[in-house]
Amino acid sequence: MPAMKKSAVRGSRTGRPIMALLDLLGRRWTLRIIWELREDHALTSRALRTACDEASPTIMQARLSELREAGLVELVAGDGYRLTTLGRELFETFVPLHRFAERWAKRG
Amino acid sequence: MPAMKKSAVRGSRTGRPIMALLDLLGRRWTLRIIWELREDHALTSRALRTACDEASPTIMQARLSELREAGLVELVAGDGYRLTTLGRELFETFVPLHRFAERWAKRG
DNA sequence: TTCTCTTGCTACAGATATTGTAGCAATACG
DNA sequence: CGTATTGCTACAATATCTGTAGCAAGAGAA
Repeated sequence: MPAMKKSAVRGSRTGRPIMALLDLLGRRWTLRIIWELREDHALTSRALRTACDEASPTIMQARLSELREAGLVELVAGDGYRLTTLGRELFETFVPLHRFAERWAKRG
Repeated sequence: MPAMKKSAVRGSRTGRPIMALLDLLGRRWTLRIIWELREDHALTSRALRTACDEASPTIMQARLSELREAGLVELVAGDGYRLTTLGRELFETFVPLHRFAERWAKRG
């Protein structure tokens, strides 16, 4: 079953970019992949799988394809996957998230 | 002791809060729910479903339970669901995301 | 009371998405 | 030739999500 792929980003029909982005990021491993690529060096697909708790290659490839199509990740031949400039901008918005996570963990 | 329910937040075994948080947020509708609750007034479960493209009540309740357990959302009797103080702090980290989404939509 | 309306929430079956294992072709070394 | 690696895929078993239907409890109104 070839080519007819369903819309790469659900929710885009509303035409509101934030919805499309929230939908893209709200898929398993997507946020994690971006997080693991935060360092400036590229990671091979297998190194990335290892970093992501040995996520299955099937879904890993699916997420990587979506992220590449979204222009957030790129595959550099002979090097591996890395964030694009746009992807790095997105990651920057996660930095406060890290600090929040620490506070959140101490809740209760 | 109700028997061991499966961990409310996957990935928490690593002990790294950011992983647990990324896992929690990386579930369908979770990011969207937080986004829709951004206004200061509470939303009933049905208003929330409507806002979230008529998401099914099953998964909506599941996500709301997780978010309540995580201390990010609360149910105010006779009023509806709303972000907790902690949840609102989390939302604050999303604001740059909105601006990013606009730039991202113009990619290519 | 009973009749409505709403609330939060759940059951259930069919449809999707994800996992885990295995393996492919291409490339690069020896 | 072998033996590695790379990115990537097939396939079946699971887990998760969807859509429809409906529950019990509470608030008014009659």
